[in-house]
Amino acid sequence: MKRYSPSDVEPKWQKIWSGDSRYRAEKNTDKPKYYISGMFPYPSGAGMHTGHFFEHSIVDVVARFYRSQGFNVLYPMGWDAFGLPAENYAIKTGTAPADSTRQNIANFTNQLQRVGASIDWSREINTSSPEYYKWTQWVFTKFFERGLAYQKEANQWWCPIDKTVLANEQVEGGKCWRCGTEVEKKSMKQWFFKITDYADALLDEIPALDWPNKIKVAQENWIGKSQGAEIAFSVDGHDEDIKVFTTRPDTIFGATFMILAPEHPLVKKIATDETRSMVDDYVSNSIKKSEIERMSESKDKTGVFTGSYAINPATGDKVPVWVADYVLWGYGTGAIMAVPAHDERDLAFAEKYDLPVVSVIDSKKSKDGVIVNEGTLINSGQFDGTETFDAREQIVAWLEQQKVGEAKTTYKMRDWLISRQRYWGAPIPIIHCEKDGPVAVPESDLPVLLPEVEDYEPKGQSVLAGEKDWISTTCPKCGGAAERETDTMDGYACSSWYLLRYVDPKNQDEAWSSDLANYWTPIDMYVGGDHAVAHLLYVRFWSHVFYDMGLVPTKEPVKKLVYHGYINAEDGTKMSKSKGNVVDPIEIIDAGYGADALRTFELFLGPINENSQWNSRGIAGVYRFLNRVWNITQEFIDAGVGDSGEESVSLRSLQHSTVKKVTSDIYKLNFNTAIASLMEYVNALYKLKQDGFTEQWRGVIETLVLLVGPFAPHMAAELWRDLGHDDQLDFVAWPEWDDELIASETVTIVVQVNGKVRARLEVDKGIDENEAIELAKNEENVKKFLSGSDIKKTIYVPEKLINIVA
RNA sequence: GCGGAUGUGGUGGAAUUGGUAGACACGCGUGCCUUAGGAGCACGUGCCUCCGGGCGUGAAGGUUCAAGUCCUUUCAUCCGCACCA
Repeated sequence: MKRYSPSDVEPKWQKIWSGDSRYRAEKNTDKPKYYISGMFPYPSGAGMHTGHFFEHSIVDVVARFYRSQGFNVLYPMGWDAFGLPAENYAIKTGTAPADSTRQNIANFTNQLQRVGASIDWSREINTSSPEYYKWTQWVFTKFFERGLAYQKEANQWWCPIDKTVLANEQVEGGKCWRCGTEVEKKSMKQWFFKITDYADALLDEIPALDWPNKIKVAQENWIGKSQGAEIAFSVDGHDEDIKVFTTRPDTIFGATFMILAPEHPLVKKIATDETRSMVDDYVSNSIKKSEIERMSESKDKTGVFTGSYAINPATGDKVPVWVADYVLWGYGTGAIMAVPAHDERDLAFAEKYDLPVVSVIDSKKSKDGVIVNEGTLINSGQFDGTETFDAREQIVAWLEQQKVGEAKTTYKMRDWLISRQRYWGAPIPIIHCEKDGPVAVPESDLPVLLPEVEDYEPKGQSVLAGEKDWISTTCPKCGGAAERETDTMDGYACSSWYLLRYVDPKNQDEAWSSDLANYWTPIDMYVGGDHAVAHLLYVRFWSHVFYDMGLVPTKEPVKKLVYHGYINAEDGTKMSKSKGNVVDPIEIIDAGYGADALRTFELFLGPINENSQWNSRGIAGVYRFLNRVWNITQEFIDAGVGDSGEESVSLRSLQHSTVKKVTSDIYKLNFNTAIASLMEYVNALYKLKQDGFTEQWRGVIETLVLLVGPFAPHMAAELWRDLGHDDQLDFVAWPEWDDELIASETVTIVVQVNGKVRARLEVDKGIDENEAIELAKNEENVKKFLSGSDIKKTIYVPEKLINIVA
């Protein structure tokens, strides 16, 4: 009998698959389309890790499944090659980024082929190639034309190690997302994308997305919309007003002091001679303090009195103005009206500095004594007795009348800072002209090629600033001497539209044709395990803009998002090189298990959306299972069945119920249980084959091979051919099931006495209730437990359960 | 602090959504076969037990004929966000 040898079978089929065009997706109007992709990787020097393999196992199973379901499947692949990760790797190894990227891509490509991924390689893209970044730059110029790309001087996050500014989304807990260094603030003139223009649009679409809840919530929180009012407090003895933002204008009568953020420009103006030195000290201290320090001291509030007073427009009272760093300059107006009676933080501050507290809500305390800040207003002049909820509107209207306030909505989300002082990125396609200011490079002059440089180490200003020949150019508008922008774009810009480039990757004239975008988008399934906010928010933002430009058919680019967990090391901790607990998937394949076993095992470990734990023994179990599939198929082939034999009803029912279970499990992405039911199927077949093979077994075995196909495609392809088929497995329709054939003639009814199982009845289907209950009562064990007591009640669930209550 | 999730055998995990808890696999045990192997095959394996049965899904209550599943309270762990006025 032919033995199972993955090291022979797998390379053989991989060669066949890469040698023809079977996985190429063409626009084919006969079949419904299915567009699926993983998040494209940045080609690191370490090669693919278990996470990449896991992701592609998921994507490939789904791709193969939908392909055999009759869908026109697009499963593309590309490289997130521009950006910090790739550049840092190049610097570390002393290789030019272009060279290291090329090598790493070759390595990744080879490794992906070894998983057996059914990728359409004809659509391969690389964000660092001029053919690609030409269009990234084109998008930039379109954003610029629409006023969505602009420059401003501002205090920005700065990573002192990577020597570049970072977007808010790239600062994680006060540290650089790449190197973990504490970030600083630095004032620079930078380019931004105006994502805040789309805050509401992005927010509004979230509920309808078929995305994991936690990511939807994370995005909502990130956008952070809050509605309230902006109110002006005049400063006693000064011309200027302090504008505050509050979500609780109804509490304005309780505003007993005010606080300015240290960065607030009014601080210096309103400090009095007596307080000036203290205020200056405080301000310079807190600005110097790193964000980390400010965060870690979060509970201990500090501040100083400015010496000036503001007038509460509601009460007319003079209230002291303080400066304190618990008020953030970056949110709202950088100033607040403090209502200590109804805000925990303000209360803490008031208690510390002995400031007045005036309660303005007669709140009903909840049962555990916690004050609920809703109720009826008190101490609020003409608004006394109004419910807080209604008072919000009424007070804002009243303030509007007096022209001291208005309804206002704010967002936590800031504009997306996209310029980087780094080499390895798409040059920002802008020309600075003394006469015309910043001018977009015309489409006909794109791409603005990234020049080759000798020294690409970050220097604290743009690396390209040293390329004098490259910089000097002429203004596209006036033709006069002008200079190129020297910053490059954030790598996230490149990855914000790559899913669209896949639909038309070779197009020289456009970023993509609308025709193809209309056909393929939105993406049906996007699979990843990283980027809860940044990438997934940017992709949505760009897509919304493209929609407004009439370039894509839907606002939302990703219909269904699948978020997988990590595969942790055997000890339950994260795999990491430093701990030396990394499992190299290629080593597992080479150890003799093969890619089929690896894929199947990773999916069998548990639900894909949860973290799971590698188990070196577990893969042997899956390998054993694949061997059993192989062996029973070969045994069947060797047996050379001739006579028809008798049709076995139970075998037929087993076959159909397995098809049903596996099919619905794959649709639900419950791969672990799909594989478990395939194992059950095989286990049952091993028992049944002891009666000998019949002609009926052909369908039984072929079904097995087809169902195993998405998980173990190499083995399935080999077995399918061994079974005597000329056609390739990839084009064979997925097996179907018939519910009628699943149903057996008998059912098992569980008999309970007082809710405890006491007997099981094997009865004919469609048995009538009274008959079933009679049978149940006559069971020895049931009689025993009833032992003469009166039957109070009998519950009957047809063909399932009887519960006798005594 | 706020938000999201998760707690089931020695282990990873099932359970058709209120109806046989522990599928499937790992591990372990017994036997067969092979003089080899991290091989194969078969059977067993939640806990306790006086072998009648009893107890069991983080803990404690509740609803129900019936609860892993629903309600209330509570504990633990993991992951986001974090002074957002």
